[in-house]
Amino acid sequence: MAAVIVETEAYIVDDPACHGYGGESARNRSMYGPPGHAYVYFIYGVYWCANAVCRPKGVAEAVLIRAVEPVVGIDLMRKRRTVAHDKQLTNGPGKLCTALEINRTLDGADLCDTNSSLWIAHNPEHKKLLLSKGPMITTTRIGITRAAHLPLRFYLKGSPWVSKQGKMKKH
DNA sequence: CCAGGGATCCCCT
DNA sequence: GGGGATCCCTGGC
Repeated sequence: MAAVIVETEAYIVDDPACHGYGGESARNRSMYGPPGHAYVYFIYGVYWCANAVCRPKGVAEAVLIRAVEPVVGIDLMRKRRTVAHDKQLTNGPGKLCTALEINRTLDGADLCDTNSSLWIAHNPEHKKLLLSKGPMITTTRIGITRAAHLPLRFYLKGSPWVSKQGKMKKH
Protein backbone atom coordinates (compact mmCIF):
# COMPACT_ATOMS: atom_id res chain seq x y z
CA MET A 1 0.00 0.00 0.00
CA ALA A 2 1.02 3.56 -0.53
CA ALA A 3 -0.48 6.93 0.32
CA VAL A 4 0.42 10.61 0.17
CA ILE A 5 0.46 12.61 3.38
CA VAL A 6 -1.83 15.64 3.01
CA GLU A 7 -2.36 16.75 6.62
CA THR A 8 -0.14 16.81 9.70
CA GLU A 9 0.19 18.35 13.14
CA ALA A 10 3.35 19.11 15.06
CA TYR A 11 3.81 18.42 18.77
CA ILE A 12 6.82 20.11 20.23
CA VAL A 13 8.94 20.71 23.32
CA ASP A 14 7.32 22.94 25.97
CA ASP A 15 3.96 22.14 24.37
CA PRO A 16 1.42 20.95 26.99
CA ALA A 17 -0.47 19.09 24.26
CA CYS A 18 2.60 17.01 23.40
CA HIS A 19 2.68 13.48 24.80
CA GLY A 20 6.33 14.03 25.65
CA TYR A 21 5.41 16.94 27.92
CA GLY A 22 5.95 15.84 31.49
CA GLY A 23 8.67 13.35 30.81
CA GLU A 24 9.42 9.98 29.30
CA SER A 25 7.08 7.07 29.97
CA ALA A 26 6.43 3.61 28.57
CA ARG A 27 3.81 5.07 26.29
CA ASN A 28 5.81 7.90 24.73
CA ARG A 29 9.24 6.24 24.74
CA SER A 30 9.53 6.30 20.94
CA MET A 31 9.15 10.08 21.00
CA TYR A 32 12.36 10.29 23.01
CA GLY A 33 14.14 7.94 20.63
CA PRO A 34 16.13 8.76 17.50
CA PRO A 35 14.53 10.76 14.67
CA GLY A 36 13.08 9.09 11.62
CA HIS A 37 11.20 6.51 13.66
CA ALA A 38 7.49 6.03 14.28
CA TYR A 39 5.66 6.90 17.48
CA VAL A 40 2.37 4.96 17.44
CA TYR A 41 -0.11 5.29 20.33
CA PHE A 42 -3.57 4.07 21.24
CA ILE A 43 -6.36 6.59 21.82
CA TYR A 44 -9.93 6.58 23.14
CA GLY A 45 -9.82 2.83 23.59
CA VAL A 46 -10.41 2.35 19.88
CA TYR A 47 -7.92 3.93 17.54
CA TRP A 48 -4.23 4.09 16.78
CA CYS A 49 -2.44 7.26 15.72
CA ALA A 50 0.92 7.48 13.95
CA ASN A 51 3.65 10.09 14.29
CA ALA A 52 7.07 10.66 12.79
CA VAL A 53 9.72 11.51 15.38
CA CYS A 54 11.70 14.45 14.03
CA ARG A 55 14.26 15.62 16.57
CA PRO A 56 17.44 14.11 18.00
CA LYS A 57 17.25 11.39 20.65
CA GLY A 58 16.08 12.87 23.92
CA VAL A 59 14.05 15.67 22.31
CA ALA A 60 10.40 14.64 22.40
CA GLU A 61 8.89 16.20 19.30
CA ALA A 62 6.86 14.47 16.59
CA VAL A 63 4.57 15.04 13.65
CA LEU A 64 1.14 13.41 13.77
CA ILE A 65 -0.05 12.09 10.41
CA ARG A 66 -3.65 13.33 10.27
CA ALA A 67 -4.74 12.44 6.73
CA VAL A 68 -3.43 10.74 3.62
CA GLU A 69 -4.49 10.24 0.00
CA PRO A 70 -4.66 6.55 -0.92
CA VAL A 71 -2.54 5.68 -3.96
CA VAL A 72 -1.82 1.95 -3.96
CA GLY A 73 -3.91 -0.78 -2.33
CA ILE A 74 -7.25 1.01 -2.08
CA ASP A 75 -9.11 -2.31 -2.28
CA LEU A 76 -7.29 -3.50 0.82
CA MET A 77 -8.13 -0.27 2.64
CA ARG A 78 -11.81 -0.68 1.72
CA LYS A 79 -11.75 -4.14 3.29
CA ARG A 80 -10.45 -2.76 6.57
CA ARG A 81 -12.79 0.21 6.66
CA THR A 82 -16.47 -0.06 5.75
CA VAL A 83 -17.38 3.39 4.45
CA ALA A 84 -19.78 4.79 1.85
CA HIS A 85 -17.17 6.89 0.07
CA ASP A 86 -13.46 6.37 -0.49
CA LYS A 87 -12.90 9.88 0.79
CA GLN A 88 -13.63 8.56 4.28
CA LEU A 89 -11.01 5.82 4.11
CA THR A 90 -8.07 7.83 5.36
CA ASN A 91 -9.27 11.36 6.25
CA GLY A 92 -8.39 11.19 9.93
CA PRO A 93 -5.49 9.99 12.10
CA GLY A 94 -7.40 6.98 13.45
CA LYS A 95 -8.95 6.15 10.10
CA LEU A 96 -5.71 6.06 8.19
CA CYS A 97 -4.11 3.78 10.77
CA THR A 98 -7.01 1.33 10.41
CA ALA A 99 -6.83 1.51 6.60
CA LEU A 100 -3.06 1.04 6.53
CA GLU A 101 -3.10 -1.43 9.42
CA ILE A 102 -0.82 0.64 11.61
CA ASN A 103 -0.76 -0.44 15.27
CA ARG A 104 1.46 -1.00 18.28
CA THR A 105 3.68 -3.42 16.37
CA LEU A 106 4.89 -0.47 14.26
CA ASP A 107 5.74 1.75 17.22
CA GLY A 108 9.41 2.59 16.81
CA ALA A 109 9.57 1.43 13.18
CA ASP A 110 12.36 2.96 11.11
CA LEU A 111 10.57 5.30 8.70
CA CYS A 112 13.72 5.85 6.66
CA ASP A 113 14.33 2.18 5.90
CA THR A 114 12.58 0.98 2.74
CA ASN A 115 12.67 -2.55 4.13
CA SER A 116 10.58 -1.41 7.09
CA SER A 117 6.86 -2.26 7.24
CA LEU A 118 6.20 1.46 7.48
CA TRP A 119 8.34 4.09 5.83
CA ILE A 120 8.11 7.60 4.42
CA ALA A 121 9.57 8.76 1.12
CA HIS A 122 10.14 12.18 -0.40
CA ASN A 123 8.71 12.64 -3.91
CA PRO A 124 9.55 16.10 -5.32
CA GLU A 125 7.50 15.54 -8.51
CA HIS A 126 4.36 14.60 -6.62
CA LYS A 127 4.87 17.42 -4.15
CA LYS A 128 5.03 19.93 -7.01
CA LEU A 129 1.85 18.52 -8.52
CA LEU A 130 -0.03 18.65 -5.23
CA LEU A 131 1.07 22.19 -4.44
CA SER A 132 -0.09 23.33 -7.88
CA LYS A 133 -3.66 22.45 -6.87
CA GLY A 134 -3.67 24.49 -3.68
CA PRO A 135 -1.36 26.02 -1.09
CA MET A 136 -0.28 24.53 2.21
CA ILE A 137 -2.45 25.98 4.94
CA THR A 138 -1.36 26.50 8.54
CA THR A 139 -4.02 26.45 11.27
CA THR A 140 -4.46 25.52 14.91
CA ARG A 141 -4.57 21.85 15.91
CA ILE A 142 -7.71 19.76 16.23
CA GLY A 143 -9.19 17.98 19.21
CA ILE A 144 -6.83 19.29 21.87
CA THR A 145 -7.56 21.44 24.91
CA ARG A 146 -4.10 22.58 25.95
CA ALA A 147 -2.00 24.98 23.82
CA ALA A 148 -4.87 24.99 21.36
CA HIS A 149 -3.84 28.34 19.93
CA LEU A 150 -0.51 27.22 18.47
CA PRO A 151 -0.45 27.25 14.64
CA LEU A 152 0.87 23.73 14.23
CA ARG A 153 -1.59 22.02 11.88
CA PHE A 154 -0.70 21.85 8.21
CA TYR A 155 -2.78 20.64 5.29
CA LEU A 156 -3.02 20.83 1.50
CA LYS A 157 -5.92 23.11 0.71
CA GLY A 158 -6.54 21.56 -2.70
CA SER A 159 -6.83 18.01 -1.36
CA PRO A 160 -10.22 16.32 -0.89
CA TRP A 161 -8.54 13.85 1.45
CA VAL A 162 -8.01 16.28 4.34
CA SER A 163 -9.94 15.60 7.57
CA LYS A 164 -12.89 17.77 8.50
CA GLN A 165 -12.43 20.81 10.65
CA GLY A 166 -12.55 19.68 14.24
CA LYS A 167 -14.94 20.84 16.87
CA MET A 168 -13.62 23.80 18.77
CA LYS A 169 -13.86 23.24 22.47
CA LYS A 170 -15.25 25.97 24.61
CA HIS A 171 -13.45 27.08 27.73
C1' DC B 1 -4.48 -0.38 43.28
C1' DC B 2 -7.77 2.12 40.74
C1' DA B 3 -10.20 6.30 38.88
C1' DG B 4 -10.04 9.43 35.30
C1' DG B 5 -8.54 11.40 30.97
C1' DG B 6 -7.50 11.29 26.05
C1' DA B 7 -3.68 14.27 19.38
C1' DT B 8 -10.99 9.96 17.47
C1' DC B 9 -14.76 8.22 15.03
C1' DC B 10 -19.46 7.18 14.08
C1' DC B 11 -24.25 7.34 14.79
C1' DC B 12 -28.00 9.91 16.25
C1' DT B 13 -30.81 14.15 16.20
C1' DG C 1 -23.30 19.24 17.07
C1' DG C 2 -23.63 16.06 20.84
C1' DG C 3 -22.56 11.78 23.14
C1' DG C 4 -20.86 7.02 23.73
C1' DA C 5 -17.45 3.47 22.81
C1' DT C 6 -13.47 1.35 25.15
C1' DC C 7 -8.48 0.55 26.79
C1' DC C 8 -3.92 2.18 27.86
C1' DC C 9 -1.33 5.24 30.67
C1' DT C 10 -0.74 8.21 34.48
C1' DG C 11 -0.94 10.05 38.97
C1' DG C 12 -2.69 10.03 43.47
C1' DC C 13 -3.49 7.50 47.55
